[in-house]
Amino acid sequence: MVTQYQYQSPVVRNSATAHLTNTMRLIEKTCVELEAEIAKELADNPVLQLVDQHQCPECRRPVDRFPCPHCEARRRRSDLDEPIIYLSPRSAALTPVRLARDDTPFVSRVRQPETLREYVLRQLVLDLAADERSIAGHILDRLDERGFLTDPLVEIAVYLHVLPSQVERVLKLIQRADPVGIGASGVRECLQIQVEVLEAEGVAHPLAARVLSEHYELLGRHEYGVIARHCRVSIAEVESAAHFIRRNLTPFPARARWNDDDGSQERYFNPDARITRNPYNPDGPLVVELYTPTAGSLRVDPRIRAAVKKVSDEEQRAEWAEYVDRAALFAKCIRQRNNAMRRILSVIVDRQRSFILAGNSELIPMTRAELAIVVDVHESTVSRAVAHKTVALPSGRIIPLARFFDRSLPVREAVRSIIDMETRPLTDEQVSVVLKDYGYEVARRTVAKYRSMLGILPANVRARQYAAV
DNA sequence: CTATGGCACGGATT
DNA sequence: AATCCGTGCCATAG
Repeated sequence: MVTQYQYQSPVVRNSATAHLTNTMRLIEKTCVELEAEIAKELADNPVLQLVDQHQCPECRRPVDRFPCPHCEARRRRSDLDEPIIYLSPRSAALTPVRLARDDTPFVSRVRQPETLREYVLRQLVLDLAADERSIAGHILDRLDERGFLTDPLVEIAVYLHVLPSQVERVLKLIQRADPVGIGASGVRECLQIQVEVLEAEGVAHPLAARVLSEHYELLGRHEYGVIARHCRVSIAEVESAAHFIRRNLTPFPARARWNDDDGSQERYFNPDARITRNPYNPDGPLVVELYTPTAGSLRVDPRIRAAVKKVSDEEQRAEWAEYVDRAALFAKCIRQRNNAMRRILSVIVDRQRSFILAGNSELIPMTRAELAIVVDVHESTVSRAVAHKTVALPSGRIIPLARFFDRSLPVREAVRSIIDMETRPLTDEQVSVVLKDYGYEVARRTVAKYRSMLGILPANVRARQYAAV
C-alpha cells in the first residue's frame, strides 16, 4: 500500500493512486471541515483559484443570489420523478462558522454532529488554563458510555504528569458542566452532584441530598419505611424526596442527552445537506440542497497555466508545473466528492421519502453495501460519505446521515409506541409478543436492549411509577 | 419462580 | 480486519 499522500508533498509520484486517496479523504469530510481544507489549499497553492463567487456551483451560470434562480426554476417542474439535488454554497444558507485561528485541539477538531466531549469543552474553555485543557480533554476521552469516569484521579495525574489537585479542579468543573454529573465515578456520586447543582440553582428538596448520601442503597431498594425511621421523618416525606429525585435527576446524564433516539434533544449543527419539499410540487420528489463549502468553483488559474508554459528556466517551470498539477488534482477531487455525495444522497432521499417526511417508524432498512451497488461506487465510499455527516429534514430536525442505515430504528419506534400505549406494564417478553403482530421478530433480550436504549425503565419499575401517580 | 441485565459469541456490516 | 448487533446463557434481584 502506498503511504498516505499529502497535498503538501512536493512530488506527485503516482497520480492515479494519489487521486484516489485524495478523493477518499475528501469524501470523509463534512462541509465545515472541507471549508477549512479548501482554505488551506488556497493559501498553500498560488495556482489554485476560486472562480467567481457569484457563480452557481450547479449550473455555472452567474447569479446574484442563492439558491440560484435558474436551478430553483427547475424545481417548479413537476415531471421529474427523481429527487432534485442542487449544490448550494453553505455561506448562502447559514452563518459561516468562524474558523479557529490557532490550533487549539478542540476547536479545530470539531466534527459534526457535535459530541459530548466538544459540547462540554466549549462550556469550559473560559474557565480552563491552557494546560488544563488537555487534562479536560483526557478526562472526557476516558468517560465510559454512561458518562462516568472509572479511572482513579491519581492515575490520571500520574499519566499526564500533573498534580492530582489540578486534575481534581478540572474534574469538578466537568462534573458541573451542562450534562450535570458526567465524570462522576458512578451513579451515586452523579446524583449527588446533580442535587448540589440544583440546589445552587434554587431547586431543592429538603431531604433529597440527605437520602442520597446516607441511604443510597435503601433508596435503590425502595425501602422508604426504613429510611423514614432513620431520618425520623414520615414515609410520605421520604416518598416525596424519592419522587423529587426521580423527577429531577438522571442517573445517566450522558445517555439522556446524547444517545437518545427520540430526536428531541439532539444537538447537531451545520448540516451537510438540507432536504425540503418542493414548494411547487409538494407531493413530488423532494429537493435536496447539498451544501458546498465555497461559492463558485475551484480551478487552475488559466493565466498562470499559460504563463507557466513560457517560463524558460527548466527548473522553474517544473516547479510551477507541479503546482498546476496539484491544483488541478485538488479541484478534480473536490468535484468528484460533490458528485459522489450527490448520487448517494439522491438514492437515499428517493428510497426513504416516507421516513424523511413521516418519521422514525417509516425507515426502510437498507445497508451501505446495497446502496453502493445501486450508485455503483465502492462500499467504503458510501461508508465515508455518510460518516460524520448530518442532514436537515423538512421538519427542521437535523439527523446524522448514518441514521438512514439504522436497521432497528423502526423496531425501536414500535417498542416505544407499545409501551406508550400500555395500560399495565408489559414485560420485555410480552412486548416481544406484541411486536410479532407488527411483523417484527425480536428476541426478548433484544427488546430489553432497545428499551434501555430508549431510556425506558423496566416493567417492574414502571409499575411503581403508575402506583405513585 | 419470573424478569432483567451483564457477558460473550457468531454472524453481518463496514 | 475491525466493529457492530442480535441473541443465548447465566446470575441476581424481587
